Amino acid sequence: MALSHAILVCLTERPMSGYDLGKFFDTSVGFFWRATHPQIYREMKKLGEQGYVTSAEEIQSGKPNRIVYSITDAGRAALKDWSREPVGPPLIKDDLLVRLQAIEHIDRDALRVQIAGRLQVHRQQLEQYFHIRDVRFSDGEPLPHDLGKLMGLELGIKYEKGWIEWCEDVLKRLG
Amino acid sequence: MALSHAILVCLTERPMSGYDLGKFFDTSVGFFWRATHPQIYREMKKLGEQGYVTSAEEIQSGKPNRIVYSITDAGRAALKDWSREPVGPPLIKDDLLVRLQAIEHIDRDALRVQIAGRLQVHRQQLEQYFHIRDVRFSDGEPLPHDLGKLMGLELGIKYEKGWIEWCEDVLKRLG
DNA sequence: GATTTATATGTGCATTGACACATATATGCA
DNA sequence: TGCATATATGTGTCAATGCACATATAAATC
Repeated sequence: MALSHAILVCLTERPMSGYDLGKFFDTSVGFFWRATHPQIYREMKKLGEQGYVTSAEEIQSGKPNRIVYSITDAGRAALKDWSREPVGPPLIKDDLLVRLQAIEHIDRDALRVQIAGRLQVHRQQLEQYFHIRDVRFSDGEPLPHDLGKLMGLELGIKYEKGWIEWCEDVLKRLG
Repeated sequence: MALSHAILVCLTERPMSGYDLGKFFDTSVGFFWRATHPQIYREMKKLGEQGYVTSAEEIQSGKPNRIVYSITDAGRAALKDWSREPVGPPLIKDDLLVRLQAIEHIDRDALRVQIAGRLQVHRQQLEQYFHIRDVRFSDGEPLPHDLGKLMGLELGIKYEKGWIEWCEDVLKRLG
């Protein structure tokens, strides 16, 4: 029940095709929710059947036609209803931390490599967040409709910084 | 492919029944991976068929018999193999942050309530981590086989602290 | 005496998610 | 010339996950 809402959230920004959404997911809502393109296409079809989005085909030559979806009033109402439902606790779900629990039974060298890899991933992600912050939110107070995005970004930054510190510390301790 | 490994990780600690595992998940590996009891029972059956665990039935009167599983050498080997596989990047998957992206379209009061609720959850989780740290790791250097657990705990603590700070800040800004 | 909680293991079903495959063309790069 | 990448939409299938239901008893609480 959540991918559909993540898609509706994206469509509040602007009308988008499935392809657009797939890419939008990489740089925005996708930081906090993920989906593959078949999932997205199927979900949008459902949303259309439910009347939460309308679709319009854009004729193109060469490439397949774009099917651009727009959120409807019913869709906006569904979003609002959803926003009143309680949220679950956030779940850490992480292979690496599970492996750590059995540290005496796993490959120590592989672990070091994996943590070093993670460190890089988190540094890159932090860079990306900083970049977005600088280009979108550099000029003083954010607009009201951007406030949530800024706060999400700040959480992301805090999160990545935490991981980076942790990885660096753990690598030292693992020698 | 990961629940099976999380279970094997638990069984490196000591032999356990499905019921034990369900509870163990609540206070250890479960911080980083979650499973419901039907999932656990099904997975353990599979692990038995694959030869990664052996089972022994403990006769009980009144209650159903306990089926206690122990990890085998093949299971330990499977764990080691798994530990050499690359780990994926950790994914934040969080309703609340998705909702924030459409802050102008969601119920503001509900959001405040939800964030306040989250704040409580994170404070409680932090308390639990502190408690575990104090009772298990208060006396100086941890034993080698506990090092991974301590590091996992430290990540958890960092993570919860980050969320707590963020929730407090956001609540202020939402007024 | 009645209800809840704990012990203990499962089945059945629906949803979600992941991944490979399928199609069609334009553009940039080696 | 060939190959990868970007554009654009899908199907088919399987694994993973989650939730409701099902059963059985003892102990503790109200």
